[in-house]
Amino acid sequence: MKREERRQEIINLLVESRAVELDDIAARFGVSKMTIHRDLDDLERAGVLRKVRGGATIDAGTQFESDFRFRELQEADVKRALAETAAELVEPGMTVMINDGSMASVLGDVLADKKPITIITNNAAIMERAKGLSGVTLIGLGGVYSSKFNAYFGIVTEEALSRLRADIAFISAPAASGRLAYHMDEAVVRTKRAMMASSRQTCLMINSRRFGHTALHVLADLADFDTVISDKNLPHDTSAALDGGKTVVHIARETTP
Amino acid sequence: MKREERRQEIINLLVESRAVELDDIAARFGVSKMTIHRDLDDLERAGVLRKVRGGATIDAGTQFESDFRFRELQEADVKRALAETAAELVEPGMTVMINDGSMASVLGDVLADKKPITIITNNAAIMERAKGLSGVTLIGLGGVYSSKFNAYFGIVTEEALSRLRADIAFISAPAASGRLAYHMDEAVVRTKRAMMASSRQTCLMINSRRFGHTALHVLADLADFDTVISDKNLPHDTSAALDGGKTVVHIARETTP
DNA sequence: CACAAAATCACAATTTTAGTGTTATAATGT
DNA sequence: ACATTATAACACTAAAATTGTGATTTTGTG
Repeated sequence: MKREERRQEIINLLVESRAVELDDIAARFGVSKMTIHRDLDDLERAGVLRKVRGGATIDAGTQFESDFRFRELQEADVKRALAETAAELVEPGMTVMINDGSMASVLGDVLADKKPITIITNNAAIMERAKGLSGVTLIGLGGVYSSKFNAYFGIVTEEALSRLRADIAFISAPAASGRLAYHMDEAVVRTKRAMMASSRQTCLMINSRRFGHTALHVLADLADFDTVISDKNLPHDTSAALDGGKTVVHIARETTP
Repeated sequence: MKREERRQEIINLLVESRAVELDDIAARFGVSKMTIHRDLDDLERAGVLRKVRGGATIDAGTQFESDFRFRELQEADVKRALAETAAELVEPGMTVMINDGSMASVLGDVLADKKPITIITNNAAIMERAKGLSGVTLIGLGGVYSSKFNAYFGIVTEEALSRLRADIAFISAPAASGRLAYHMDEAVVRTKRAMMASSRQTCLMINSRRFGHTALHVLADLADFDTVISDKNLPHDTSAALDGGKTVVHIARETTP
C-alpha cells in the first residue's frame, strides 16, 4: 500500500467515524506510529483534519465539507468512472464547458484524449493542467479568484460566458435531493447557470452520495439537463422522477470493482 | 554541478555565441555526449534552441526571443530592480493591472508585500502564484490561453478589461526605439492597450537592452505613460525626448552591483 | 555509393530523493 | 508525578532520476 492510498484511507475512516485513533490506524496499516504522525501532520496542513492527542478528528460541517483540497482526495474512483462516462458525449473538435469542482478537474484530464478540443472553464485546476497540452485550446473565463473553490467567479466570469457558446456544458453539484440540485454559494450557482445557458447541451455529473442533502440555493431541476450521469446508487425516486422526460440518465460502470 | 545548472549554462553560452558544439560542451562540463544530447533534446522541446548536427543554435529574432520560458531565466537581477522600483508606486489597498511577460511576473511577486491589494492580470504565472496568498484579491482576466506568452488574450480578455478599472497598470514591452514601444503580436498589443485604457495611471517597465529594436506593431508612445521605469543604460535620446513632458522617468538602482 | 561522424536506442550503473523506522528527548493530560 | 503521547534527529531502504556505455541506425559528403 502506497503512501497516498494510506492517506486516502485515513480520510475515508474519518468521514465514516468522525475520529480516528493513532495506535489504531498504525496497527491497521502495519506501519509505525511515526509514519501515521507524519500523515496526520500533512493532512492537517492541507486542512483536511485536526490532530488531537492520540489521533485526529474531522471538523465536520464547517469549512471542511466545501474545501477543495479535501474533495480533491475523495472518491477518486467514482469520479473517474463518471468522467469517463461523460467523455463519451464528447467528440474531437467539440467545444466544452467545464465548471468548478474536483469532479470537473478529473473530467478535464480525461478529455485531453479527445483532441482537438476547446475547453472553456473557470476551474483553476483544469487551466493549470490544460495549459501544457497541444491540441487543447484553453479558454479561461477569468473573474475573481476563490481559493475555497479554486476557481474564478463573478461578473467578469458571467459576462465572458454570455459571449461564448459551447457544444456541451458539464456541471457538477455538491448536493441534490429528489429532482433538485443545490449549491451553498450564490456566485457559484450563477456561474453554473450561465454555463448552462451558453451551451447547446447540458450534462450534470453527480455522485450518488450527494443525494439526500440540500444547500441554501437551488441550482437547477435535474430535468433541465439533457443528460445526468451518476453511479449505480442513484436513488430510485430520482431516476423514477426523470423517467419519461427528455433527460437521459447514464449510470457509470465501475472500473475498479 | 547539477543538471539544471548545466542546462542554464548551455543557454547562457548560446545567448553569447549564437551556437554551441556538442563535443565542446560535453568536454567543458565533463559529462558524456549522450547527456548533452539529452539536455539539448529537452531544451529543444522547451522551445529554447534548435538542434543541428554537431550542436545547437539559437533561433534569434523569431520564436525564441518571445519565448516565455527563456525570458523567465534571463536577467533576473535587472527585472527585480525594475520591479522593486515599480512597487514604490503602489500603496496597500490599491488595484493594479499587470500584463503578460516575465518581468511582470516578478512584479507580481514583489507586490505581494503591499497587501491588501487587488491584482488584475492575464498573466498565468502571476495567477498561479497569487492564488495562494491571503490579502491578495486576484482577478483573472480569462481569454484564450497562449502558451507562447503564458497568458490569456482575445475578445474575452478585452471585454473583461472594459468592465474593470484600476489605479495603475504596469505594462512591459519586448522592443523599443526612440520614443516608441513595439510588440510583434497583435492580440498582445490590444490587451496591453486595453489595460492602459482602464487604468487611472500607466507605467511602462522596460529593460534598457530592449531599446534599439522594433517589432511589427507599435504598442505605444512612451510619452503616453505617466511613468517609465528602466535601468541606467536607458538611451540618452529616449530620456531627452521625454524630458519636459508629463512622463516621469525612474531609473532603477541596481541591487546587486 | 561508401564511409566516417553523429545521433539514437536500450540497458546497466550510479546518484538522488522520498518514505519509513528507531531511538532519544520533550511535552502533555490526568 | 508519571504514564502516554508527541517531536526531533538520524539511519536505513526502496524507488526514481540521472548518467554512461556500447550497439545500432541515420546523416552528410566526397
